[in-house]
Order: sequence, then C-alpha cells, then structure tokens
Amino acid sequence: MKKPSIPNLSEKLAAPLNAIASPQRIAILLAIGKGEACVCHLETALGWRQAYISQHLMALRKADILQDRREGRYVYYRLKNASYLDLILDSATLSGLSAETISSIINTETYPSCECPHCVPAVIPVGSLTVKTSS
Amino acid sequence: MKKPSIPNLSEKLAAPLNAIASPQRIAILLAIGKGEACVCHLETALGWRQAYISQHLMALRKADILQDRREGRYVYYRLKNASYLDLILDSATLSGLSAETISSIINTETYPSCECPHCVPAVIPVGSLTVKTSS
DNA sequence: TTGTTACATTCGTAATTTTGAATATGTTTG
DNA sequence: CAAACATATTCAAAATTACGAATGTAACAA
Repeated sequence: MKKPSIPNLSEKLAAPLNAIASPQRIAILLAIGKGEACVCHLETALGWRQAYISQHLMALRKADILQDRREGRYVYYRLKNASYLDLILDSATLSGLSAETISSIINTETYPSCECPHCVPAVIPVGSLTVKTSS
Repeated sequence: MKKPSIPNLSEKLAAPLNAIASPQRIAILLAIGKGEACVCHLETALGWRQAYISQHLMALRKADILQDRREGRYVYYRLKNASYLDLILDSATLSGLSAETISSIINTETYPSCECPHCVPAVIPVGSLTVKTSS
C-alpha cells in the first residue's frame, strides 16, 4: 500500500464538495431535506423555472448525490446519503449561521413532503384514500 | 425574526464550500493541516509553481479561511478554523475514502511544520538544536 | 546600493460553468 | 389517437474561473 500523494487524493476529495458548492444546488438539497420532493414542489418552494431546476437536478444526479423515483408523471427526488446535509450544516456553522437558522429551513419530513399546490392532489390519493372503492 | 427563505440562505451557505471546492485548494489545506506552512514548503510538498500557489493562497485568504503571518522574508499560513479539515474529512467519507487514508496525509503537527529544504535552516534552529553543541 | 530570496499581484486568454430559450420525452386523460 | 401535464434535454450565449507569463514588493545580505 503506497501512501497517496496529496494532489492525487484531493482530486477525489473535491468531487462531492464541487457538486454541492453552489447556492442553487444547496437550496435544492435543503428543500428536499431528509424527505422527498417532486420537481413541482421545488418549483414553488424555490420560485425558479422548471427547466432550470431540472438542470440542477440532473447535475446532482450525475454526481450521484440524488436518486430519483418516478411515480406516474411525477418524479420524486431524494438524497442518496443524508450526510450531505451534515456537510451543509457544518458549512453553516463556519459561515457564522446558527444551527437553528438552518434546521428551521431544512425539510425533515420522511414521507411525501411534497405539498405544493400541484402535488397535493396527486400524492395524497395514492395511499390514504381507502374511501371510495366504487366504480 | 422572519424565517429566511431557502434561496436567501443558501447564498451564504455556499460561500465556504465554494472556496474549498477545488482539488488545488483542498491540497493546500491538507498540506497545511493543523500546523503552519510557508509557501516554499507548499512548493515542494505539492510540486507546483510558486506564483500558482500564491494565487490559491490569495483566494483562501479572501475567503477568510487562511491567515498569514510574516516572519522575516517567510510568510506562514495557517487555517483560521480547523473545522475546515473536518469538512474535508466528511467529504472524504462521502467519496468512499477511508478516514485513515486521509489522516495519513493530513499534516497534524502543531508547531513549525515546514521542513522543506529551504525552510529547515530557518526554522529548526529556533527550538530544537540541543544536539551538537560543539562548534 | 545592488543583488538575492521569498512571496504577491496583475493581466490576458483558455477553459469551464451558468443560465435562458427552445424543444423533447414520458405519462395520464379523454 | 390527441391533448394536457410533469419533467428532461439540448443548445448557445453570457458570466465566471483557471492558469500561465510577466512583473511587483518586502526583507535581508553584502
């Protein structure tokens, strides 16, 4: 086992940081949080164009940070590893932000966190509507 | 106290990450580690041109990550906050590298860590030469 | 003062990243 | 099937960043 050189290692080390080191991508990760979110949720949560969000989602997918799951015409995104949020939290501390400020923003829900106007009617019926079995 | 919006927060959150997220800057931070290093040390440790290193040092200084201390014609750099190393360590875990691999590389010395051919004659005599007292 | 050493800065171009616009794809509904 | 909807992808221009070359500056030595 040869001791790796610093420049050699730092190449690999930079990859995850690089993938998340942009205000837009961090915003997306915070909005998804520990839960799950469809694109339309992110649209309303962040107030950006759909295509723009999809572009960043694509980058995060390629970087192996997000995983997607299609359900009908909706696609739900989720962090592959919640530790990315810790990374962001640590960064928050370093920039002088209180941990509270962050956790007040981060989405902690584990189940269908998407509650935006468009997603609600599509998500809720899936599992919870044992009501109307007729037709 | 108004709850800050995600895009508003993520702006601040991205700053430290952005400053670090490059193989070159990570390499420099690892080489400095918990100790102190002059530019000439980094030159030999990393094998890069002096001016190139200085450019990155300048960026890290402006990002408030490094602090410098002049001693004669040498300038010693040091992390303002050792937590940046933790951030890198976390990133290492996320990229599948063992913590050991990293800590085998990181400079842990607290006192004059600069031992490059140029620095030794200037640094060592200060405290440690109890060896050869004969002229 | 002149030279040398250690480091910093400026500048221009090359390379990369960002982002908007347009368009494409997959899914459901009728 | 067509239409509507949710999301993805492609493309190109604009903005940013990286990096080499050249040069500047501070400290020391002779």
